[in-house]
Amino acid sequence: MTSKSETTPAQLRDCSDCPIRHRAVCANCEPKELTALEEIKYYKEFRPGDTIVWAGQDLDFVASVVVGMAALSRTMEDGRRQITGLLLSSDFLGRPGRASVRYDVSAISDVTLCCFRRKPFEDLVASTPHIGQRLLEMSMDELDAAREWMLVLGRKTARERIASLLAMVAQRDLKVASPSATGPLTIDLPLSREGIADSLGLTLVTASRQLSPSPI
Amino acid sequence: MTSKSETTPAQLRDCSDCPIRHRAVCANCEPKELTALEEIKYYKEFRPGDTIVWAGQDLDFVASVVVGMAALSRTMEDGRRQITGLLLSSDFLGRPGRASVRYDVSAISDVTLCCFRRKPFEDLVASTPHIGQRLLEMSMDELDAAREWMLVLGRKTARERIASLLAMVAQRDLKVASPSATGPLTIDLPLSREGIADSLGLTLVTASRQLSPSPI
DNA sequence: CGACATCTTGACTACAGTCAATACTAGTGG
DNA sequence: CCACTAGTATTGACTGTAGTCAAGATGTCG
Repeated sequence: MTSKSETTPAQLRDCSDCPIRHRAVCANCEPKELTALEEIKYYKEFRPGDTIVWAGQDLDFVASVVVGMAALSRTMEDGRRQITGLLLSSDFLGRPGRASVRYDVSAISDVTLCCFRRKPFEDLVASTPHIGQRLLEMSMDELDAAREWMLVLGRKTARERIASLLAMVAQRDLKVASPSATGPLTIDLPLSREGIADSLGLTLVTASRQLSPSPI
Repeated sequence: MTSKSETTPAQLRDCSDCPIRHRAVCANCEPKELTALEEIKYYKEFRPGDTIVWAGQDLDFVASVVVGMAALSRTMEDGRRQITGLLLSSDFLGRPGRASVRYDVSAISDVTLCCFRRKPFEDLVASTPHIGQRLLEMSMDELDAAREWMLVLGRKTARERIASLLAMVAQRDLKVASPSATGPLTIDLPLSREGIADSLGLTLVTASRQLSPSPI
């Protein structure tokens, strides 16, 4: 695990200023619950390419992604790799009740995590209602998204896969960013060609071809 | 929605006799919670091929699969279809807090569901701890399984996919059935060739070829 | 500028898809 | 009992999309 720094960015120390306050696992928390969370939280930052945890390792925290993009992935013994989930701003990492993770987690762009120490977080889930409820809601959203993605991986052509990825990222961004913007749509996709390929079950070369300005 | 019958099989009326009592959503319930569940439950049965709900429809209940196998699937406008999940004995169907489902659900074999009326079930989730906690645990298991499956769909060859499906079903069966049995392993897979193909992102023909006793 | 990583493009290959014929099975009715 | 049908499964021949291998282009940074 390679963490760049554990100093808290000044502007993030207070939950009330937090950009993901109303979308993350803490969204429905009452002031009292929020205070409890605030006491067990700390920030971690990662650079693009950093590994946050390796599959099989234990994670001594759970976390919300504050900013940036991270990937969950599995790699087979022979090197074939599949990204099985992208974590974007406000997404949750980790699983209360189980320390070990089943996939590699790595930073795609600069990532800031809002981490909660595992044990006290689990206690909070057990003793207060809103965190557990929000977590259930978020897991089920993730599950719906994962199943949607199975259609992409199982049935769509290379071109359709690229389109699906762009659409997915664009849609998630739109919900957050300026809902104005009538200009040309721009999508911030920090993934490399290899990352795109690994998300879509394609090879780097095929991903590149589909994105290149195909001659005619 | 085609339901064969809503008469309760005699041997199922009492939760204490239930074959999934300790694995389903009710696994951790205390006697009091179990009584509350018992009051809002009823059974439904389906025949192979029956549709339990269509994507987009509302489901006025949530349910545990008591026996049988059901499939969650999505179909594109042009007919391409992907099974995005298999529900086996003790698996949970539905989502508290949202009536509409995002995928078709259909019975593969004879299926018996233990249904809970939606609204009172949601109230129970909110007012008691163990159902919600178990539900969170089960959703996260499903999410892990879904991500595992993405590796199958994105990266494995036709042959490996077949192997993965057999292994997955066998493993789930083993946990339940006799942990003795040193004889030749038999797997009960009620899926048709088309069902296998739709689970694995293959065509019927390819699935059939991989299963046929390939001539050398 | 050179070194290194990433991306693009071309030529060829292979795995799975498509189309189509045939085999098998179960059910129905003469 | 056999003929007929309908649904499902197998097999063959051919095609096409994406994979592989490899060369060259582009970009970044010391």
